[in-house]
Amino acid sequence: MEGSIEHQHPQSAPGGISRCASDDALARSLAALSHPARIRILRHLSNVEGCCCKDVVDHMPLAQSTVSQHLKVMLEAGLIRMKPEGGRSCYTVDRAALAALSASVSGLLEACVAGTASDQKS
Amino acid sequence: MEGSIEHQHPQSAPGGISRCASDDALARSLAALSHPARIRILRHLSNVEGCCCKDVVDHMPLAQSTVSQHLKVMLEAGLIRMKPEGGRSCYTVDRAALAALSASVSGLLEACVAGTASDQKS
DNA sequence: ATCGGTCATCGTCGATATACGATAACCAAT
DNA sequence: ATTGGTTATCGTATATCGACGATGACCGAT
Repeated sequence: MEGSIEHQHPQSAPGGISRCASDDALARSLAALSHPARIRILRHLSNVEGCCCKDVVDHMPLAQSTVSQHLKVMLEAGLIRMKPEGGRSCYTVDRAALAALSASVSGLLEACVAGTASDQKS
Repeated sequence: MEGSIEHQHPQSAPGGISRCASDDALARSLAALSHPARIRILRHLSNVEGCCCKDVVDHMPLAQSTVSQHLKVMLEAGLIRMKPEGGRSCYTVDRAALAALSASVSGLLEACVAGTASDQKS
């Protein structure tokens, strides 16, 4: 019943650009981005150049625990980074990861637009 | 803490919050794309320049009903189009929509990379 | 009219997502 | 040590997702 789509080890590439090579990885990154609250949080983080959880909470109509969860989702997806700072946590966007994701998404979509989307399975 | 917070308002508020509409739309499009099976289906559709549901099923380890549901998700998100064709349904990628989505995602992510992601008021 | 092929939908089931409040931990300052 | 502020996590409740099989509808060919 399971099995579903093949799932190869991402095997982190050395260069770093092809971080979102497989469909699974790309889907995961997109899932981390496909929530309006997380999009807003990402925007806010990029604006203020790093801030703590409460800062985000003060800018959103969500509970602290909810914001913390959204941050965790993006953190685990590698979209943002976290650095403990005294009693707080300083969150910053991972610009390299965002740039790589942007390239991956554009690559996929533009290839589909052009009709040159090869079935690069695995 | 804020007292009562409206968590879900189906937009349409005259002077209400309009900044959520864009994020919501983008999040919805991304959600339609954030599944490995749908990414693969989209690639296949773009390769063959339109095909029927069974064609997709034959290229994926999923049941026909499952593929049909994935197609429906992307259809309702506006990523693909459908045209009845005899006893089948001819699915094609909506290249304009994909190009627009690509631009939107790149716009968001590049703005975050550059730190110029304003909290879009308009 | 019947058959074969195709498709969308229904019902179901388990897993996941999303939201919240409550709680404990942690640090800085008193 | 106690207080106050911040954060992560737990537990819970609800909603949605993702998959499947079964079913009925639809069309073309027999």
